[in-house]
Amino acid sequence: MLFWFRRDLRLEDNAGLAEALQSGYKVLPVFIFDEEILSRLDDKYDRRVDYIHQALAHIREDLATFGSSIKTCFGKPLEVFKKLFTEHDIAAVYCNRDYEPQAIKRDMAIKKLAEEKGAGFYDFKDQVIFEHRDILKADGMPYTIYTPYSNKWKASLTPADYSARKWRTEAFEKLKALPLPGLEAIGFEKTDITFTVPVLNAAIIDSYDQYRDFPAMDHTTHLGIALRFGTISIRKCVAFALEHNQTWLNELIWREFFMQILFHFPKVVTHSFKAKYDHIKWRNNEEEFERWCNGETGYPIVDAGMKQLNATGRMHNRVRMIVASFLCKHLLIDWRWGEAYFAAKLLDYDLSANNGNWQWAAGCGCDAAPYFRVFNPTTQTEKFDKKLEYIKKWNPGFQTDLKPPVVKHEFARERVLAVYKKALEDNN
DNA sequence: TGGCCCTTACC
DNA sequence: GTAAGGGCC
Repeated sequence: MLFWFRRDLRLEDNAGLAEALQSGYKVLPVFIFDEEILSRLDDKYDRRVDYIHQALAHIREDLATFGSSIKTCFGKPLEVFKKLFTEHDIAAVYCNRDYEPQAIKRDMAIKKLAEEKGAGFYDFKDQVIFEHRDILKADGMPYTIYTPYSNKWKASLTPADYSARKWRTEAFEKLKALPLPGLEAIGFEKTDITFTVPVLNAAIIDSYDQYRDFPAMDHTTHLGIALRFGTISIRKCVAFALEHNQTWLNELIWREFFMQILFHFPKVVTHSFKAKYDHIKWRNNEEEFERWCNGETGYPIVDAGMKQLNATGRMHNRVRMIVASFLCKHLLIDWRWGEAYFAAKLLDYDLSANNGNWQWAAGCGCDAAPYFRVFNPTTQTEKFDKKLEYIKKWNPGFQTDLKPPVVKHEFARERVLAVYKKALEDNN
């Protein structure tokens, strides 16, 4: 039988893998570099692909110590599986569930193929604590407001939900080291990222609520990419959060909140959660969008954030909110443009969280910031980067290469209030 | 997980 | 003069 790794790139506490290892069959580990996903990445210098590649190398080394290895394929998953079924005697395909619309479609096709071949297809909950219809309102409908969702989530949680999934090593198929193609072979370049086994850092997490809003401190877990690609287990994170910090636990619940929103309301990929916000008359000025992308708006905190993103693939969460509000509200540019830019650049990019947070910033999402909430970049700097440390780090030329602001704050504020108000009034 | 502007209370 | 609180955008 075959275990298909996707966004669960670890051996330890991996629900589907643990099930596979207990199934009574020998387990062949497989990973597929999905040609369809990779071909959509324009920049061949992509830290995320490099990260996946290094995580696979790490898994491969661990498997070698158990006398096994991992088969790495490249292509369209359905085509790859057709070939795998001819090359191997596969009794079943095991994997962990993915909740994105494209992934659901992909998995249905593989399941169909497996069944045609007389093999089973079994998928498991691993990426989240609660999925699908695990957390519903009393009337059976999904939650669309975070706070009641999180209350139900916490009330539903039992130790079994976050206990580590036991796994054993003797059921891996005995294999000599299988080749792991280089990055170049799949059309990508080596980047500056280094994969390390993710760790839960008590020094950060214990005081997460006190310091997380100050971007210069970088008092963040840096676990975004690990949770994105499953190099750390969500159960391990939740168990740790329960012991150490409720604010961080809430962040993990936001992650599941947006995942279940995407699952129940897949239209959010292309549309506002709140339909009437699709009538906003975005200005969509391309030159202004360029200035935002390049960190040349003339607002030091916005520009610092975009420069950090462009240089590193990271941006502090507080600053993400500021730049997102700025794009939607000050520049009146469609949130989907910003979403796409973040998707291209962010190391920890995840469709559900990125979409959910952009819709939150634009005011058009479920449980979003009300439309009249317009972040003032100057006030935000005063509150969260008073000594300009973050700004100096990422935007050191902020005083010398002064550009006139792309738009005056007071003017932009009045403008966005009027434009939003009109869109909402006209479409009541 | 805001901001702005007005009020009031106090120095 | 200014800090704190409330209503509205």
